Amino acid sequence: MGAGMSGRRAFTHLGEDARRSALIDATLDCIAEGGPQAATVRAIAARAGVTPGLIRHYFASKEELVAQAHEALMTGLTETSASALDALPADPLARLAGFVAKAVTPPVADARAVALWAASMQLVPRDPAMRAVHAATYLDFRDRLEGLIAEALHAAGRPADAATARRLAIAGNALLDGLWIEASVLPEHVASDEARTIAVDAFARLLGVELPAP
Amino acid sequence: MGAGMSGRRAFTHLGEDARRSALIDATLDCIAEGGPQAATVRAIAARAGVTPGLIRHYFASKEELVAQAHEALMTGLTETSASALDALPADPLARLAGFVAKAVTPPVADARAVALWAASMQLVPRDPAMRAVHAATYLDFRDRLEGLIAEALHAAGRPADAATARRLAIAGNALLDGLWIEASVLPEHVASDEARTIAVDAFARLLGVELPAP
DNA sequence: TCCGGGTTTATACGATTGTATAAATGCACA
DNA sequence: TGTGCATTTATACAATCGTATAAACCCGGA
Repeated sequence: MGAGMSGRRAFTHLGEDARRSALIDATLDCIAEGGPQAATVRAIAARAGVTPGLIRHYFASKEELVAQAHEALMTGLTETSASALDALPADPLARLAGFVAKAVTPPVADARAVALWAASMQLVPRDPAMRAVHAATYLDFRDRLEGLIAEALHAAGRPADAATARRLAIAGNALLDGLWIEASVLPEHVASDEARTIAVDAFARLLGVELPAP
Repeated sequence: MGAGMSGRRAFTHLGEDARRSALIDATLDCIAEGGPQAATVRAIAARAGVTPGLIRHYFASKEELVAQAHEALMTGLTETSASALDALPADPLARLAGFVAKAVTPPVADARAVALWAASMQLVPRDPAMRAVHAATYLDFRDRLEGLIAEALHAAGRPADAATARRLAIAGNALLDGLWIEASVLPEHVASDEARTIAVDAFARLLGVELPAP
């Protein structure tokens, strides 16, 4: 592309942190697009706009890069979900409805996120570190949902004991997970607005309360 | 191991169909154990007890072998679920409860199955054939669940219209999927009997009926 | 018993992978 | 404006990947 007759390609220093996260982002992009086997050292470097050798300068091995990429993905997902809480209404019932609706509609529900999640799911049974991250993020989300459920039940005048709230949170979490997956993977069979309606309606039935349409 | 001083290793003819399915089983074992990247031609052949070249005699390429392995996995799962219906009681309420309980407890819920499912999930967005198989099995299971739900509601004296039954089936399917995943991946956080209790209780709340403990 | 044909093994090849090492470069600081 | 040093590139290497091809083998039918 008219890069001149020869010579070494130009480059700019970017700083350790920025370069690290750029490489991590490139790794996630590669995995999302073509699965783990597509995330080769050369493909990652090409997408990050650097040469392959640089990866080994910031990560002891490709395995370490992939592990850190998955950790960044997980923490990013939980942070997104946590910050979404701030934008929700204060009324406990509307709050729960809004939380549930957001969890199964775009941009939370999208094919890339599910592809990455499935990729990490494959590592969880084998890699203890991945397993720990998965358990932590799972329990974090579940606890947050349990809090919303408890407050909603209290506001509706039928508070539940701790054991019931916990069981409802487990069931609700599973419901959101499954709906999130199908709405992302098969959007033509589970449309976006339909997923929202179904999720809110199911939660209303689970808790035995009326939930406002978000 | 005392195989003699040299010579070609002994082997036996197995027949086309048997060898094909043996290679497919070996492929699934490899994927379940170490993910797709562990399912190399040599690893598959070693697990099947043959030499690598034989794979290319039965499959035009490794890609074709993997595709057929995933198809076999999917159809196997649906057949298992379908045949499980025969062993369930005739009473619609007990039948639904039993179906739900079986879906989230071993042997349906196990780490190997989830690992394979996650692996196939990664191919679904990219591979049209995998996408078609996934959609078919998903809709198949969902339709079966919708039938059970409709019959249970009818037996309980509060029949639902078609749209409601469909929405309940989608929600119930998502609930079973999510619980199946977590019970398989994190059995220490969602114990087996707890998953059964939660699932049946959640379905009772969803449908607004009393379900017998299976 | 032997022989034909499909099954299986053995070996090799090019491409791609992760990794290692040295040289060149851009940038902060004097 | 030069200079030190971390950053980045370039190149090379061994291992492993999927694939190709020819030879050896097992087994059923004559």
